[in-house]
Order: sequence, then structure tokens, then C-alpha cells
Amino acid sequence: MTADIRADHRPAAPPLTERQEARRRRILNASAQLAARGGFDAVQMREVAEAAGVALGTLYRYFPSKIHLLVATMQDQLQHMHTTLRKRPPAGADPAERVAETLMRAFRALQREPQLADAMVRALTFADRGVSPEVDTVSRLTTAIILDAMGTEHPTPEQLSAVRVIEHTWHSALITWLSGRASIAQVKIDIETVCRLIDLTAPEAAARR
Amino acid sequence: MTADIRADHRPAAPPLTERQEARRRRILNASAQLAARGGFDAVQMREVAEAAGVALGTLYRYFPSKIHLLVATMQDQLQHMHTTLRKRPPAGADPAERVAETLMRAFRALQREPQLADAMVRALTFADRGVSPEVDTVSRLTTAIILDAMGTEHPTPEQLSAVRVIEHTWHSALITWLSGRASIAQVKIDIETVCRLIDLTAPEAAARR
DNA sequence: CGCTAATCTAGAACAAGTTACAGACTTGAT
DNA sequence: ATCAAGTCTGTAACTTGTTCTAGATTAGCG
Repeated sequence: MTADIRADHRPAAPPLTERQEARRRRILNASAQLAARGGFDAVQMREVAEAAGVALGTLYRYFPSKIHLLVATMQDQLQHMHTTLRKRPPAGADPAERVAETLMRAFRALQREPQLADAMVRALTFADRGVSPEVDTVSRLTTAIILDAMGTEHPTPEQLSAVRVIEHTWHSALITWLSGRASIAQVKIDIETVCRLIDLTAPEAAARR
Repeated sequence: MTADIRADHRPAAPPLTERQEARRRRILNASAQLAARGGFDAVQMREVAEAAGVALGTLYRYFPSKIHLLVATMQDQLQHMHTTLRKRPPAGADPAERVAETLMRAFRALQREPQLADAMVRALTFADRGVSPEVDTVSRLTTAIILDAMGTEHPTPEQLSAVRVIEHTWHSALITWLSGRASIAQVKIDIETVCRLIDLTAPEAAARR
């Protein structure tokens, strides 16, 4: 990504110097580490700044709010996941299976760091208009992961809608799990349920109708 | 509902006196009014207390956090919507249509007060474990509305999963719309897309498989 | 009525996100 | 090497959610 300080913005801000890149990295790492410990609440801006060896004002220059910081953290983690997944693509026979498998794999990864997941997902859904560009980036990354799993090069609008619905379900199911209102089994079922939409919106299925 | 002070809790708290009921009502109204003006941020606990003519400490006794307050506000609004919808049931021929129609009607209602919608939905998705019972109540209410629209008395587990997925999509689509990342048209398409799951999980469809 | 426990009020105090600012340090261009 | 512009640091202040406290009020009961 090599994003400039304010993540991805319109006028393509100046590139970062090496030390700035390092600072940004330290901040993101500190954020992830604190989040992994105690979730959303444990990511306190003063603590992040201290852990990253950076002044509070500098932290805010790099990430204009706690939400921005956590969304950027999520972006970072998603990137990892994407490359990991690419190395070991899902094995299912049809697209719906592969997507479900991919999402469940991601889900298991999140289960290993539930607090981190909590912090990132809460930030994502709490983000308001001011964070739209960043949230959008995360959304595009997620879409890319799902399309990868489907193996679909040129999705139809119908398929894109199905993918959006899958993303909606994914985020929302994650939240219900994180807040203890749904079991892991239930999340699995819901993901499998929603993935059926993929078959339903496949071009051949449309032709069959 | 006539919930006691701490909404619905296990040991069925004591009933409220008339004055307490009135206070609770004033608080919820103040909350909705402030939210309708300026969204989540405009609902400031001191302001709510003042507008409701109640001390800050009292407000916190009735609703132990801003999130609780807003979730209760949502519960309140949903109740209205549910009775309204019952008076004028959706007219579509098959269940999927009727659910889509119902949700779009609800969506249009929210469009009339986008700021209020923002405050309520953000609170709902931001709620952590501590608010689970209240969030669950909202979820059950939503489920009831959808099942009403389907006209299904005894849903199968499969159908319940479909309903959950629809709820996920509904919340999450709402969020993307509220944060300006999706158009109204897109929300409509996504809702219609997810509603197809209803046909797909209808008992006859299962038999056909 | 008179008592006791629960509730309510007003206001201070505390916590964490955010902003502001003065002075030191870096960077890039000349 | 020097200068101007931009960054970074340290620190204090401000905002808003939340907690706490002491004293007034109210509700239920004998």
C-alpha cells in the first residue's frame, strides 16, 4: 500500500521518508498489540503514542482519530490475510463452497485474537462519513478476497450485489459473535447460508431462470 | 413491554411508579429529539438530562450508558414501526417480496430522520457485551417483523438462519448508506438480493432439492 | 401520621479522545 | 553550510461520557 500519512487521499500526498515509514509502522504495531490485549478500549491514544515512541500530536498527524487508526490497523491485517490466502487457495469444488471456506478460515484467524478482532470490527462499523475513504479501502480489500475465492474474473452486477450481501453478513455476524450474542456454530451456518446466493446469482443460474 | 428501569433484566425488577414511567418517557423523547437533530454526537448525556428535566445521575440510573439509552430509543421506535406495519401489511404475492417490501418501507421511514437512524444504528453495532440483553431485544423485535412479513408461523432452522442473514444485511446496508458509502438504490438491490434466500430456504424448496 | 429505605438532585471529579502551542529537530534547496 | 518550511516533541487545555457524594424528596408501611 505504501500509503502516505493520511492513508489514501485524493491529492496523492508526498511520499514518506524512511523514518516516517518506520514511525507509521511502529504506530500500527503498537495499535495492534494493545488491541490484542484489551480490545477497543485498551487502544488508548496516549498509550499508543508512548508504545510507538512518538508524541501524541504526531500520532494524530498520522491518524486523525482513534477510528482512523483502527481502520488502518484492520487494513494492515487484511493485507496479511490476503497474501496468506493467496498462497493457499481454498479447495472447494464450487464457488459458494470456496467462499465459505475462505471466510471461515478468516474467521478462525480472528478467533485467535478475539480482542484485536473486536477493536477492528467495532471501529469499522462505528466509523462515520469522515472515515469513508479508509473504510472503503477495507471494503474493496474484502471484496477482492471474496472474488478471488469465487474465481470470478468479471462479475455481473448481480454477483457484485451478492458479494456485498456476503460482506454485510460477514461483518454483522462477526459483531454478533464478538458481543457474545451468537455462537461460532451459528456464524458458520449463517455464512454458509449466505454463500448460497453465489450459486443463485451465477450467470448460468440466471440463464436457467 | 412496560420495561422496568434497567430495560428487561433477569430478576424482573420492581414496576415503575407513574412519575418514573413519565421520567423514562421524557428521557427517551429527549434522546430521540436530540438524535434527530444531530445524530449520535448530538445525543450528549448532559443535554439529554437537561432536556428531560432530570439530574445526570438519574439519567444514568435509568440507562447505564449512552449506548443503552440509544438502544432503548431504537427499541422504542421499532415498537412504533411494528404496530404501524401490522395495520398495513405488505401486499406482495410471495414471502420474499413481502419481506423486501416491508424492509424498504422501514428504510423509507428511516430516510425521513436520517440523523436519528444514524444514532440508533451506530449505537446498536457499537454495543459491547454489556448491552447484549438490550440488543437482543431489538434483534428479536426485528425478527418478529420479518417473520410477520413472511407469514411464517413455524420457521425451520434453515429459515431462521435466512432471517438472521437478512437482518445482518439490513443493519450493515443501513450503515453503508448512513456513512455515505452506498446509494439508496444499492441498498434496495442488496435487500432484494438477500430476500431471495427466503425462497431458497422455504420448506418446499428444501423438498425440491 | 411518622419512619425508613429507596430515589432524585446538584455539582464536583475523573477518564480518555481531541486540540493547541511553543520550542527543538529534519529536510531539501540553494 | 545555511536558510525556510515542514515535522516532531512535550505539555496543557478542552470536551464529553461516566462515577461519586452529600443532602433533599418520595414511596411504602405500620
